[in-house]
Amino acid sequence: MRILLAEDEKSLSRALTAILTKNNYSVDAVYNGDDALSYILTGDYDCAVLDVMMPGMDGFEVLKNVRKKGMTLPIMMLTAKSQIDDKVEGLDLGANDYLTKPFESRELLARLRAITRSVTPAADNTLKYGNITLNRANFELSSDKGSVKLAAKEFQMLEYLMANPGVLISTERFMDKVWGLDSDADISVVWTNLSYLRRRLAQVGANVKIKATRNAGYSLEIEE
Amino acid sequence: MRILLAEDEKSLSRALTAILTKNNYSVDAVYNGDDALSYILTGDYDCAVLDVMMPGMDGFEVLKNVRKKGMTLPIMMLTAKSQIDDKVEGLDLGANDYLTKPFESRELLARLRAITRSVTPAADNTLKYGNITLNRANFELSSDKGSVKLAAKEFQMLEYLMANPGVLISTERFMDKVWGLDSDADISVVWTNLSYLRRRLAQVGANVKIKATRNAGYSLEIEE
DNA sequence: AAAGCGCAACCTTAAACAAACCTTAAAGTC
DNA sequence: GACTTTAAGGTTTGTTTAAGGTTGCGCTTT
Repeated sequence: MRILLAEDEKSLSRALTAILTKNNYSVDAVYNGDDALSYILTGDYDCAVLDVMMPGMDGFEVLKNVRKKGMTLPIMMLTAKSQIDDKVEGLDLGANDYLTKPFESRELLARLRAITRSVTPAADNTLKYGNITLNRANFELSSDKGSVKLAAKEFQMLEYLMANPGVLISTERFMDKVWGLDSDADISVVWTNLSYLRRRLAQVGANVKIKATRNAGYSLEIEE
Repeated sequence: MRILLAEDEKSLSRALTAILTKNNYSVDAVYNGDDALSYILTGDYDCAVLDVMMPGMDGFEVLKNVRKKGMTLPIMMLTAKSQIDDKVEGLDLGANDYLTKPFESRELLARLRAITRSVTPAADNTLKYGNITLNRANFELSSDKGSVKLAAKEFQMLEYLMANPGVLISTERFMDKVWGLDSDADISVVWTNLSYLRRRLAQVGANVKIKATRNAGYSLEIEE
């Protein structure tokens, strides 16, 4: 699950990033409203957490602009003030939830799960393609012949491939979706992890292949 | 909602077509597996209903081939036999639902609503012209006679041609659109890749031609 | 105005190249 | 100790270059 965090208070941002990352969110952090807006508009995120008070464009402005573009991703607002007026304004503008600082990380996580439930339908938490099943709850890849636990990067790559079966995904897109827009890792990490992922697929006797199309990308295909 | 119905028993086919049409589906009916497959592969349908027992390719074969292409449209299987084995096979191959003849039309309609609930009458990701279809998701060029994967440059050239059918595209325009304004490749790359593209078109038995008009450009045209 | 000529535009194939991709190992990180 | 990234070497293949052929337009000549 990809999440954008916009919080200008650096120490809080760092703490939240750590908590969210530990809970299997893939986090990109920005520190002002203008960056928040342009990041969200890339369409790469499943949800966003916006501080209300930020330099430049404030959280409400960002929210308003995102909704104006017709984007429906769930958005949670954070504020230091507990004033009712703010809540009303935020929710009217299309925020999905509202949290008042200070808050417990447990509560943040619970509320995030709630508003993102419709993004990842909790009912069916698995992806299937060919003879393989990917369990989103425990990163387990299984088939009729066996199963293995995937590493985080392997999981995210396969999850994206299985969510778009047969569709070409470019190396750059993998970088954006799995590593994040601001990652400065070398592009070869994609190739390395794809290699590991292919080994995992072979381990469970999968009948699906990750096929490369030069200068275009990768796609999941069922073998012969 | 566009639906493809493949049922070789003519009287049943007519009855189902009438029922579905009355319920606001736009129905195309075919009477054998081979036609079913090539119709579905055009990407024009939001869902499909396949009889299992058909002349030529049976329903399972069609299903298997459709999923192999990575298409995810919901598919309902129909069978005269009520055997468990068939159901298991069908569902393993990627069928979304299964209905045993005889059945009530009310039940068919209810199940269709269920499996198509998540379908957003999808933005069509294909381009069509003459008897060929270009799938933007996986760079596949197909016709009723076969299909091939295109290389990146071939794909981009054909995509541009098909997006502007019958319109003259100059060599320079191809350079700009496909290779980019700052490319320093020789202009003959366009000719070379056009040549390759023509070969691909011949491979799939296309009835469209890339016609050259001297000192003007190229255009897609349907043969005679 | 028909025939002949030359040249530039276009076509095709083959071969060379370099970027894209794959894999493994080792180093770094948590 | 498991995971991720970097590094390095090898392989593949789409793309480009190069080279030779064909076509058709415009010009000259008759």
